[in-house]
Formats: sequence, C-alpha cells, structure tokens
Amino acid sequence: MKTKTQDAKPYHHGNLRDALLAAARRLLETEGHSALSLRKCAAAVGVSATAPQNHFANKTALLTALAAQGYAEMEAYMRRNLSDAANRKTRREAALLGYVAFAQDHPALYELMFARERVSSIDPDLLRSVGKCFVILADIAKDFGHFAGGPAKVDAKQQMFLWSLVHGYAQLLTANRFKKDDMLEASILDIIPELRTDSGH
Amino acid sequence: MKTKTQDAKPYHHGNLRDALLAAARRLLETEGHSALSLRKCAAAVGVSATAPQNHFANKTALLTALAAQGYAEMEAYMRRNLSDAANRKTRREAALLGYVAFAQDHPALYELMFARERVSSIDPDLLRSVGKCFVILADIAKDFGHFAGGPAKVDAKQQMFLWSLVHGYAQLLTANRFKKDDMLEASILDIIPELRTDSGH
DNA sequence: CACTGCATATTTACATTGAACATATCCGTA
DNA sequence: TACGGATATGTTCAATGTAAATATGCAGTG
Repeated sequence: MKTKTQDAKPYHHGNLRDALLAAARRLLETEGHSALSLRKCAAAVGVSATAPQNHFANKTALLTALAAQGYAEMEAYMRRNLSDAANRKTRREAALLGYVAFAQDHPALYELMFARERVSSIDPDLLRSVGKCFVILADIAKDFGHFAGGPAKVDAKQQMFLWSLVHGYAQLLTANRFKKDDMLEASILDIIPELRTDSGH
Repeated sequence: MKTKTQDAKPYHHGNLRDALLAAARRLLETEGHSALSLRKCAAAVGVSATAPQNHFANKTALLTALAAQGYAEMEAYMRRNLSDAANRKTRREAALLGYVAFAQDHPALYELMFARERVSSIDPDLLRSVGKCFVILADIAKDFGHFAGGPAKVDAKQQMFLWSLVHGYAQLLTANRFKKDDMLEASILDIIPELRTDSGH
C-alpha cells in the first residue's frame, strides 16, 4: 500500500515523449549515434525498456523526430542575432554563418539530418522543418551566381548552388576533411566567390 | 572420413578478406547499411559467423576498408573516358561528372565514405585513397573562383569551394533533396557559376 | 618423415539491442 | 461507479558484435 503523503514515482511519466527526445539528443551528442539505443534513452529517463514504444513506433521514428527538431534548431541558428530591420547583406551572412555554426555545434545531429537510412524522409513533420530552413536559403540564393536559362531555371540553379556549397562546406568541415591551416582559417563567407548584385547595405 | 576425390570444402577459404569485402559491398548496395552485419557477410561467403574477426578487428575496420575501396573507385570514375591528351576543360568536366556519377551509382557507399562514426578516419589506407581523389579535385580547383589572399590561401579557398560544391551537390542529389523539375535537370556543371580562366580547349 | 609455429577458421559463450506481445495502471468521462 | 483509451510494465525472442578457447592446414626445420 502506498501512502499519498510521500510522493512515490508516478506510474505515468507525464511527458515521456519529450523526455525521450531530450535523452536521445544528449546521448547522440555526447556518445555518438552508435551508443544511442532506445533502451539507454528509457533508462536515462527512468522508465522501462519498452515504454518508448508507446510514443515512437520504432527507432527510426525517434531519429526522425530528432532530425526534425534539428532542422528547427538550425533555422533558429540562421535567424539568431538578427532584427527584421537588418539589411540584406547582414541577414545573408548571418544565415550562412548560422548554418555552419549549427553543424559545428551539433555534428552528430547534423549528420543524422542528412542520413538517408536512419530517418524517414517522407515524415510530414520532418518535411515541414526542412522546408522552413530552405525558404531562408532559397531567399539568400537569389544573390548568388550568374546562371543561364529562364527565371525558374535560374532560381533553381542558384538554390542548388548555394545549398550544395554550404552543405558541402559544413559536412566536410565537421568531417575534418579540411586539414591545411589555410583551410581552417576560411569561413563559409570566404569561399563564396561572388555576388550577383550587392543589393545589401 | 573424407574422400580426396570429391573436393570437400576446404577449411581455409583462401581469400576470405576480399570475399568478405565483396559480400559487404553487395549487402550495402542492395539492402542498405542497416542490413549489413558481419554475420551476414560471413554467411554470404559461407564461413562461420566469427571468421571475419581474423581479417577485420571489428565492424568499423571492415567499413573503413570498404570506404577506402569506394574512394579508389570514385577516382576511377573521375579518370574514366579520358585520354591523357584530353584538354583541360574536358578533363575538368569529366572528373566532376564522374564524381557525381559515382555518388549516384553507389549512394550507400558514398554515404559511408563521409560517415564520421562508422569509418576510422585516421586509417592509412583510407587516407591514401582519399588523397588520390583530391589531388584531382585540387588540380581542377585552380580554374574556379576569384578569391582574395596570397597564393596559398587562394589555392585553399578554391579547393574548399570546389570540393564543398561538388560534395554538397552529390549528397543532396542522392539524398533526394532536389525536388523541383528545374533542379533535376541541372547537372553539376550547370551550377558552377564561373571560371577563373578558360584555359581549357 | 616427424615436429613445430603460424595463420586461419570453428565453436562456444555472453551482453546488447530492437521489437512483439500480453498485462497492469492511471485518468477522464458517460 | 463503470468503462475505455492512453500509457507504462514485464516477458520473451531473434539478431548482432565481440571475446576466448580450440581445431585445422600449411610451410618450414630438424
């Protein structure tokens, strides 16, 4: 018989889903994805090994939710330190630096966000988070690159160019493939060769 | 008692290491990395479940060898269809198209080649294979981008620019992040905005 | 030929993990 | 109060990575 006065551990956690996501995130970033298991998440939160199944159908579902959370946070990185009144150049540079800073601050999570097999790429929540990130990039992309073709094709090429460049840079940087001292000094802004128009400032 | 006339399965495989790598490669490309286990590799080759341990200290060692093999093959893709007499522009375009073609033909292997946790990034064989790929890119990079700084810094920025661009493009393409029709039409050559000098042709 | 050493493969064993299943508990509501 | 849905538990199983001890074959050496 359990007394009501001293609060025993409740049968129901209350917010297990978020707690599991937080634990998973912590495990991922401190011990790497190979150390991330549903059981460890459950243990970290203090519930039974199979409790996560009530909130995530399988491990992929949890990783997908984690990735979606990652995109949302990356968006925040791209928008941080910015007032709406900031001019175009400032916004541009802040967004690109934010993108890279996020990858550097959370390399394991960033890798998960682009892992083809570990996340369900058709998940609506994930797609929504991805989309919100890339409207930012798509807007910035208007300023970069001289390309041939009609307006739609030019837009597409600009977006592909910028996204490829910043994503490739972020991943090669976090994968430690840039070794030379001269490379380590160069930021993402330093390796963008030109502007279409210097409409900012 | 075993007769010598009908050849019984030999106790020693003869070339188990290569056979395991081939089996691993097949599993990776047909069923994905989550279906790749040491035991399945062993079973595919027809040896006991723990035989691989004699050739690969652990799973990471096998994946690292597989990644090294991938870089060697990507180099072949970049060099294919080329005579030494080809002019600079032709070599440039063939190498870039080859890089992307490799990623498209072997997306799971390509992803492995840049996976931070699954491969040992300090493995000498891997580093050698990576290096041979990127002398090609480093040479091509000389033609791209106007950057500030001394010669060494300019070289570094050009290399970072080109490698980031082509790697980001390849990964976003294989990860199916380019959705719009206009994007699917654009090749890597279409999203490179300019040449430093048109020294080729 | 007999013997020895080494590389290679096998067998056995164990802890971890993802997942399925039936069951228990809590809470809101009719 | 009784019921039902949501949430958590305990049990169970197959697959996996890895360790340790053992067996096999081969290549020399006496």
